[in-house]
Amino acid sequence: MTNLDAAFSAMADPTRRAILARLALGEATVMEIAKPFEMTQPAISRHLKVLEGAGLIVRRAEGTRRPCRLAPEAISEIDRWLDMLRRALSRNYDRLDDVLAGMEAKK
Amino acid sequence: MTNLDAAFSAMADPTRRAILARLALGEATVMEIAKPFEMTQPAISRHLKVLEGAGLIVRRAEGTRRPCRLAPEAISEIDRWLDMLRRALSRNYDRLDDVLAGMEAKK
DNA sequence: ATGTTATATAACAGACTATTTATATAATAG
DNA sequence: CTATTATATAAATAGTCTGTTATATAACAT
Repeated sequence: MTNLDAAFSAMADPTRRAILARLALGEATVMEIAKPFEMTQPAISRHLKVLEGAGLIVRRAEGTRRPCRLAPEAISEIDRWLDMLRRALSRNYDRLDDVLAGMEAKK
Repeated sequence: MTNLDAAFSAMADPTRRAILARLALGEATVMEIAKPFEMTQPAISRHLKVLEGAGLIVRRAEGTRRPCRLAPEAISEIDRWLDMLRRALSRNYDRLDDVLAGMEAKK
């Protein structure tokens, strides 16, 4: 599994995106993260493991707590990939622009 | 399933990302897309269906062919979501900058 | 009409995922 | 030391994905 596989498939789950959104507000412990969800703690622990495995979050140990935060480099590889698509799309768009410009010119 | 669910999970598969990369070079028919893969045509057809369902590609009918291309609005929702994370990460980064600046100042 | 090409669909097997309950570990509080 | 709190792991289950083969449909060429 590449990092991209892991990162995209981690983000494909709404619970995990909600966790990321929560962490966007700042560090939180497993219990703090779990509270708003109608789901058991082990389920959340697993989601966190997936997010960590995908390099989207990092965790430190603080006594018995395990606070999580967004990983600094989280979305850089995803960004690079999406840039490729973005560029392709804007090339297509430019081409369309040319076509439209051509049509204008002919009028 | 939200669009984000569909889009991220579509992108989580390396075959599908390869298809998107191929389409970034321009429109292609199902057979053209399938050729480089060691996989049967029905498998590719399914991947295309997933990509279409996620709004990442569009198809038109041209006789018996079904040419595919990247959808113009493909990554906009994904972009909006990632922007949220990006902003959160850069806020954290700024905060770290402040901390480091503070440490400098004290010296 | 018939054979061929391009694509889609169906049925199935195997792998993977998300969740639950039950239990383990490990730090802390009393 | 014991009870409690925070978190992780395991086993079981249900559901979902990916791929295969076999088959259908639909346009095209002859």
